[in-house]
Amino acid sequence: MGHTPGMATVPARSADAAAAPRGVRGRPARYSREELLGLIVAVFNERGYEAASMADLAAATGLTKSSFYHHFTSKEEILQMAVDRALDALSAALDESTALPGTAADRLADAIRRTTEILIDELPFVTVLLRVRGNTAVERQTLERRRRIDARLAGLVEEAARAQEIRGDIDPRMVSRLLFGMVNSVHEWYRPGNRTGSRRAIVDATVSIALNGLRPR
Amino acid sequence: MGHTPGMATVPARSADAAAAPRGVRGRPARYSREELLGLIVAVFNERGYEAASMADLAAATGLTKSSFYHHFTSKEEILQMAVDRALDALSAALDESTALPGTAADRLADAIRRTTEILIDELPFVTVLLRVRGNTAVERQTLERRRRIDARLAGLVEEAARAQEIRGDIDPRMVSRLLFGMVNSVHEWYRPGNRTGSRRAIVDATVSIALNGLRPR
DNA sequence: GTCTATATGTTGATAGAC
DNA sequence: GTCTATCAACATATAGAC
Repeated sequence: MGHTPGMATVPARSADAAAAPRGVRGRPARYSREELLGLIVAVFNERGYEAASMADLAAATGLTKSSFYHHFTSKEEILQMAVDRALDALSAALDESTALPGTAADRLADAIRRTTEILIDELPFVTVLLRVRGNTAVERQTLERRRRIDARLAGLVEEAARAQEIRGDIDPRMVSRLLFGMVNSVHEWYRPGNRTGSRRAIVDATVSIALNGLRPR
Repeated sequence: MGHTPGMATVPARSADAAAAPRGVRGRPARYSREELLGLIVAVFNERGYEAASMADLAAATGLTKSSFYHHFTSKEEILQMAVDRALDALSAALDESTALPGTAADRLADAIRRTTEILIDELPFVTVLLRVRGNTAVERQTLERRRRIDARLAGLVEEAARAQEIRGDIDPRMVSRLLFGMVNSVHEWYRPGNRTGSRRAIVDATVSIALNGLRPR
């Protein structure tokens, strides 16, 4: 066991969505898809993607269901936007780690660090990503993109093991799974406002525990 | 990122449920709730609890929806049975670790070992447990039981830190979350028949990486 | 761009015959 | 203990007025 996931709190706007800023002629103000997406993703993470109805999502934005459909054509399209944002960020971070000079172990440590940072900075979107199962076409395509990232991470581990910069007694793929399983688990308990540890403390902790384990300093 | 979850394969019986062993007078054979539960939980894990309809569950057992309702009164009752099985196993394992003589670090290592073993041995049930969100009363009660277990595990870490048997430079609660986040992540990729590593290899790996990290031996 | 109203299907759960 | 038939509630999505 680890930390028990609590329920994320939906941002303030949804509670008083009816009191949202209004444009001319009493009409609700217009929002970009990006702005709406943030409100929607909060509902996904609170209720679960499957359990969140389009009515729930519309209510969170302060729109009626129909107006909501004017901005998004389907629930799956919204999922696509959310996971793409997370996947793009993770891919970009991995690109940077891979391009780093120095030892293979340095690149691996950097990947652990950057991945943890993305997890924290893009928490709601990464959370949606990590919960995708594979029931629909969009979900399966999402899993495929994730697998490619996982394979690249496993490659970094293997490279470091081959250079004997890290231990070589455990299958690199298993090492990679366990390490990034630890990193990903941060999404289950990290909440921005909390005193569960600052961003800096969490990032340092994942890197240091990955490298040194529980050994006394 | 870590390992991308694949879709669990529903056991053979569900595919040819119509060809299941039959009792007298052409009627399907009777199954105990325990037997049925195994078939059901496989569907929960493939489709997700929310997405799995009672029709899906009934089909997996080879029963009609109505006959199915003769065995289980509601979907939530089934969830309760599944998570209880996982929680009971985890609690019992933790009891044993806590009762162990020796150092606090020994007890912690034992808890990591035993928790990993339960994860593997009770994989389908633990998987259901780890995905519970908190939308209904049963789910919230489940999260509460999980929290109690998490708190006990964090207690083991703190005890070892206070005895200076493990590093003391990171908040024990964060250490506990990361460690058991790593352990729990096994459920995302371990599949019984696979060559992703034997039970023994996985258990040794979680314990050893927790204790030593990536350091070369 | 928003709204009310509604089409169309699926959901969890039940009634009652055999 | 199984079945067929059915329910009310709710799902995603659309039509058309303003």
